[in-house]
Amino acid sequence: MSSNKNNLTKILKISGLRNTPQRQAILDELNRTRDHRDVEEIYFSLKKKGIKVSRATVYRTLELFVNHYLIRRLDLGEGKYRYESRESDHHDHIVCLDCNKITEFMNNRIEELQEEVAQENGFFLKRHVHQLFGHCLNETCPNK
Amino acid sequence: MSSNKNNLTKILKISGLRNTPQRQAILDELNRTRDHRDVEEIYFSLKKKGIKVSRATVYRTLELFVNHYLIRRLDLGEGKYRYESRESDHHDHIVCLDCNKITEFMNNRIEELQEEVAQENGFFLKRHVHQLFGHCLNETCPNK
DNA sequence: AAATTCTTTGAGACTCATTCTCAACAACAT
DNA sequence: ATGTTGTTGAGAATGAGTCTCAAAGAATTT
Repeated sequence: MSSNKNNLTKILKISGLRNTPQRQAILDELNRTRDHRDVEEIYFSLKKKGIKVSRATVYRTLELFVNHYLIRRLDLGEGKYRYESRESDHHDHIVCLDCNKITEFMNNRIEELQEEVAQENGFFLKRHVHQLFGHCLNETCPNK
Repeated sequence: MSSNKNNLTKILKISGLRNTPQRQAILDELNRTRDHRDVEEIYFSLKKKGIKVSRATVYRTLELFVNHYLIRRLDLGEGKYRYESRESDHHDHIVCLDCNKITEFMNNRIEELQEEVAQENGFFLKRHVHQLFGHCLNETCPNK
């Protein structure tokens, strides 16, 4: 935590930026879990903890962190973004159409094929968006 | 054209819906090209052709057609949807980060692996979103 | 520790895509 | 042709995200 704080302060300083309680709290909040959170969830989590922060700051800070590769931004086709910690490795997502459960997956062969496809089409691949949507077989899922 | 009109009329009738000049025009407009168009583009194309239509109708009709598998809806991460004809086969997209050129691709092995991944994770796969983003090697692209 | 500098924040206005409301309109069956 | 009922248009409403600007507060300097 305290080493984390120093970390963030250092990273920001390189770009002439300052660390603040709000920035630290937002990063800690995302790193605390592997969840995929949207802005409202993050905003209210911080509020509940008594941290003084505005929505504008949450939006600005998340964008800042995405640009500095401190967190990842997800677009799961909901009309809004979700954010996740970068403490886990790269992965893509399967989403249940019934209960919205988000499961992470990683397939090396698919990753390789994406590179091949990009090359074949004359592209230098920078990133990808890959989501599977389906029905999960969970007992607790409303479709069962 | 006229067989097309009869077609759409029949399809809609099955669900107790009616064909209208607006609906026919929107479907024709999308089927006319392989392009990936957003609502404003479609709306203004129709306006330019002198077709009386409102944005609300364009939105409603596109959703109706997506639900009836007459067209496909694309989310290329732009904060708005694009729509394309279903006269082409299934494919995914590579988007150039510099010139926004959209290239279609289709890789059978990736499609198979998506099925495997879904199965491994206890999902019955319904659909997927798969986009690659990179830099294209086009002469006309602003990054060259 | 105080002064200085310059970044950051909060509140609310604003934008943009999309959805909703409802009265007027118009397909289609009979 | 007429009636029933689905459809449209105009604009209000919504929701996510961005912008503005004065006040607040990091970090540096004295």
